[in-house]
Amino acid sequence: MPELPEVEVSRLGISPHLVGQTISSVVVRQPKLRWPIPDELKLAEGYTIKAVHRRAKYLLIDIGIAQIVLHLGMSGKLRVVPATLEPIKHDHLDIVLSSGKCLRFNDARRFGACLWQPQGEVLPQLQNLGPEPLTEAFTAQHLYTLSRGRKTPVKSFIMDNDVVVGVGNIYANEALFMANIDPRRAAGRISFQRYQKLTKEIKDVLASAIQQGGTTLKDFIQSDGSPGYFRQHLRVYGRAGKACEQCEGTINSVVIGQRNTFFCPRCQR
DNA sequence: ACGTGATCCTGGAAGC
DNA sequence: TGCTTCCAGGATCACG
Repeated sequence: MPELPEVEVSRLGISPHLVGQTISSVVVRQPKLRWPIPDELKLAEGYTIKAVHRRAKYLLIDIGIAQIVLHLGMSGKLRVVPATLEPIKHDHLDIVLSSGKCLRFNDARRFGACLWQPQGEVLPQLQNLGPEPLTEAFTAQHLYTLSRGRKTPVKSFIMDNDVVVGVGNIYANEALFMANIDPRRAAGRISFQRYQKLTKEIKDVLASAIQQGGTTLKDFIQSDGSPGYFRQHLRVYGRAGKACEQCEGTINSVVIGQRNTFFCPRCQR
């Protein structure tokens, strides 16, 4: 699924079409997503969209009385299309706007979600989230302190949303390569200095991926339908057996926490 | 508190 | 060509 950069690219793409628009109707074709789409979503009709925010990989459409919370799961896509456009397979939800367009949510695997967060409430999914990686709240000190005593592999550690949000499999691999850290290394046995490097690389890789419109591996699209262009910048992800770009070595792959993991055993220790 | 593994669902690719 | 198996960018839950 989209990781933080892809969600942010989606937000930037849809936001200009949404903000200031009134929601004329909500069309649910398939309520069975990761969680059922709540009936309260209908209450959105008649309200005006104030802003579109992002927290972790969740998009928050603020309509004053509540926020419509969207998660793209692994295969979710958002497009802004004419409301009259014939829906295709897996077009589960439309938020129809006064402009005559609609925000259309398509999600083949249905790991995505649409939730309703009333003003002043915080959904369980949005509680206990770690800091945003692209803010000053995300520091080496944070990673260092939280990791003391932890035996979990550093890759699993930085993919844990309680630690820091938005770092998924692709960018975890890439950031660890850039920081020269072996993804299998116990999180609690990494020095403060190395966490400084890792923190910087996480920020850099995420910011750079956003600039490139995200990473399209198979099917991620920006809200205008174009792919992301970060794929060509991937140094290790998906490159098992290929030459490392930094040394004479070969990229290896192992499974960590049930996720495919790529690294250069010579560059990463 | 921590670490591991199963699980939700579909489609595309790879293997036979 | 057609059938089967495997794999995928996420996140929660149950269990030891």
